[in-house]
Amino acid sequence: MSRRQFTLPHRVSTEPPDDTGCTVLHVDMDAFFASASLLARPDLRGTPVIIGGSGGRGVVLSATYEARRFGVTSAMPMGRARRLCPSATVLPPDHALYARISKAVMATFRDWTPIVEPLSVDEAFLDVSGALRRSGSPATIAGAIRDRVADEQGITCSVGVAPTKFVAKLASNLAKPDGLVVVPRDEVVPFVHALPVAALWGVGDKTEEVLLRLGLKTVGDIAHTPLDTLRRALGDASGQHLHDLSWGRDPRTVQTLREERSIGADSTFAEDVDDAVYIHRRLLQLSDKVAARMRAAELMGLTVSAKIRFSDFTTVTRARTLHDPTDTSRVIYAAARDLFDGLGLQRARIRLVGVRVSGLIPASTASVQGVLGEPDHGWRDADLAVDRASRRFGAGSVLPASLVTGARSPSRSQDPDLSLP
DNA sequence: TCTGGGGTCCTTTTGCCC
DNA sequence: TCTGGGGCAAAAGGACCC
Repeated sequence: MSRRQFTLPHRVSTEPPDDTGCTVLHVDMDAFFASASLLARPDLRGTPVIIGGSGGRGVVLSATYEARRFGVTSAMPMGRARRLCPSATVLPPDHALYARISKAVMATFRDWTPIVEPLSVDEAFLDVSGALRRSGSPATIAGAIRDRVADEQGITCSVGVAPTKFVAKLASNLAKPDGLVVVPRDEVVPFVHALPVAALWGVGDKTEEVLLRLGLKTVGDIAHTPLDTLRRALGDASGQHLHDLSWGRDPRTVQTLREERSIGADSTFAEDVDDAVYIHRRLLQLSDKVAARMRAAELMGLTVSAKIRFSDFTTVTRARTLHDPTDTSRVIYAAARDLFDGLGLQRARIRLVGVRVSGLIPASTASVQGVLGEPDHGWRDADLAVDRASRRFGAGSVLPASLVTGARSPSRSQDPDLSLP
């Protein structure tokens, strides 16, 4: 689901490429959400299909290659996508299905190597250096993985094979759709130097603009720019990082364990809102969601942040660090609401609010000490009871009174935006 | 064209202490 | 007492990724 696709001016290889030392594989499912959704709708195969919210403010999550031919890309506003491709069928996303397939695919990868680093639902890095004797060369393994994913899941993937993560990722992008690209060790530098700067991981619209202003169009141009110039233009870390990548240097290894740094949720209103009561209710919903996910992950967190995006898309965040780590809905909500109220907004038009908790630690190591006069335990016990009920009767079966539709503001009870799952 | 929701990481600003 | 500045941590903002 890479956002940007790029192509090389020409491919050099005529012989089968030498994959010696190319032990990093990057596997990327082709148009993953769209391909997965088509498993249930085989009648739509070969036609333009867009996965995205049908509401007024959605964006494209994924699109079949037939739709992409019309110029539809992921993250594009749905309105524009429909205009570009009026014949497309629009399907709502089925995240449960995607998660199931993702889990199965990752399990398949682990049949070849235990060193698998999932990057998202639809892509992963694999280190196959320990699998060579048993399973053959990296390119052979890549081919076998592609065959098995297609056989077992009915969807295709593309694989990049290279000595480093960064080059493997570039290669899988180049392989799309349904392909395999090996970048031999000796070809890494000429390969990256030919790419446009925007192909680099970490170069988005803003950075590309800065680089183009400096007259840097290709990765080769970056490579031949003094490090100091890059650091001044992009900051120390980014400048150094891009310079390293431009020479094919990428010391990052494939990591099987990545600790979560934060858990959050945000939500965009169907229409901009200025009613504080309404916004409080949404903050409560989001706090509930975040807290439930924290408890499911057996994590507690110390810092609560609230995010507010205004109608003009400017965004502010406010954060507060608590005295004790928490995974309690009420505690998170109280902090988020205080942070929001602290902005002192008067009738500002708001399009999105969000709640996030960071400073995560395992719940087992957190010492939950109730503050005098604060019956924190009671709320936590209530949350745990809600979790049990949700597991038995489904999410949303038990709710805070103020979230029961119509309980607080009858005039809004028809608002689909406030109805709960 | 009018921009979702899940995140990570980096830089700058701010506030505090010495 | 006032001021400056170093060092640090937290907060805030923003770019980026899928």
